[in-house]
Amino acid sequence: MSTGALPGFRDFYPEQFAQRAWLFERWRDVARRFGFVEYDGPPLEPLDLYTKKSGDEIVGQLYNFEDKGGRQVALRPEMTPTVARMVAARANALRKPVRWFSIPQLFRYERQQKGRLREHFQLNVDIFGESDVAADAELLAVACEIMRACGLGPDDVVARVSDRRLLTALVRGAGVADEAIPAVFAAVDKIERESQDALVKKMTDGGVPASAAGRVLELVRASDVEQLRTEYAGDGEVIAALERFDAYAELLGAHGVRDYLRLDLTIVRGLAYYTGIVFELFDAKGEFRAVCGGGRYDNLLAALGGVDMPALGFGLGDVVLGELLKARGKMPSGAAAIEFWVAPVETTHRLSAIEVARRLRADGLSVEYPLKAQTLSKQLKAAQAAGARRVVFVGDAFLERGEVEVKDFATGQQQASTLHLLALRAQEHA
RNA sequence: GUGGCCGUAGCUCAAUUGGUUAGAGCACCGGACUGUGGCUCCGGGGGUUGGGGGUUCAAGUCCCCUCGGUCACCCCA
Repeated sequence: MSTGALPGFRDFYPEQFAQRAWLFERWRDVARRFGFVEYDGPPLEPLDLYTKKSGDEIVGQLYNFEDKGGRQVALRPEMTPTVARMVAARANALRKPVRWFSIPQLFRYERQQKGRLREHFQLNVDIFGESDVAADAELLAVACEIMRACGLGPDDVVARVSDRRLLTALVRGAGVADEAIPAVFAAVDKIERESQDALVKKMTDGGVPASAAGRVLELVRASDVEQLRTEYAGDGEVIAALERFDAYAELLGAHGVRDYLRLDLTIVRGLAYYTGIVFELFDAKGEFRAVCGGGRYDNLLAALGGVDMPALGFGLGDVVLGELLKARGKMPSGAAAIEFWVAPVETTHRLSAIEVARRLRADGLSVEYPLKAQTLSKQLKAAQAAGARRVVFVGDAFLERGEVEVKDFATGQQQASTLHLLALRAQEHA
């Protein structure tokens, strides 16, 4: 075997590149319709940008090295520290709320597995400077509309949503001390991967009373709004959190994406910095990893940049979404397609054919013609292979009257036309 | 970083279980069907059987190492 790309990295041949471009177009289109503007930052950052936030242990997951100037650097594994720095640097000058998005290529040094490579593209959508729950709803609406733009409806994708404040209130209400709450979060985060006994032990080791541990797991698994409302009727903190979720759901109804929504208190998100509503999008059949994840992290900018500003955002990678779309038959083939193949009828018409191609190209149409002398039979085959919709025959009629014959592959019909009419018709169909 | 499974042409797979020069379909290139595609037919290029070492008269096949793929664990931007 010849040496291919590095492990976990991808070559994008035109077919794959077309699919990637198709995805990016949908991401950008939806983000712009929601008023978000695009930014970017450096793909290479100082290593301590990540160790300050996540600790030294993440270095093992990073593509890091020492550059020729002796600096410790890393290929960016996530966009959040970069965007936090950028926003913090101009915190006072930026119009609030800040609505930004980016499509960075991110890197991690890990063994690859299904849905996780060492490199991927991730749409990042963030809102800074707004603490109202309407911002949370706006954010999830963007994610859901992107699913819809890719052909994935509420039957294909579910948005599992939780609120760390609600979970915290429930846990307190069950009699757990504040110091033990992180242990509860850690256990709930693993609820699908570990046994009941292991989860309970994890919590009791963290100072959670055994009775409360079992109760919390029950409540989280049920994730039933009405049950919580009746059982915690006297608990103001829980009721307030439930009311916030009601408002959130109502807003999503107005956004037209409520059918995607499902309260699911097992969603915690691994990162410690989330402070409010958190969510993950999954395929409805549960075959794949999370397609998208995010939430509110109101304290992060203060921690990273010293600027106190509420913030929320999500990341949506190209790998899992691409796998899901392919599995559901929603991903276009990526096959090349052009508008016209210009065919010189005889070799004496080659210069005329190039002139015809030039004029169609000037009208913005995609045009190919044979770069060597070929019989018409060959040209028609080549035209099909190139994905041409129509063939323009350039012969004596062009020299005499400026006319060409146009054959439409879809209908098989052929008729005489002038170049002007040809360009007009093609643009109408485009 | 740890473990399971798997590496034969660009792709999907054969090779009588250790036995001549590793084959086929698809794809690609060329040709025939003699001014109009899809079909059909003919031909061609393309492999250090991932790489290295070992056992053997003989290795794609058995053994070891290594690299890569894949799935899971760890972790989760």
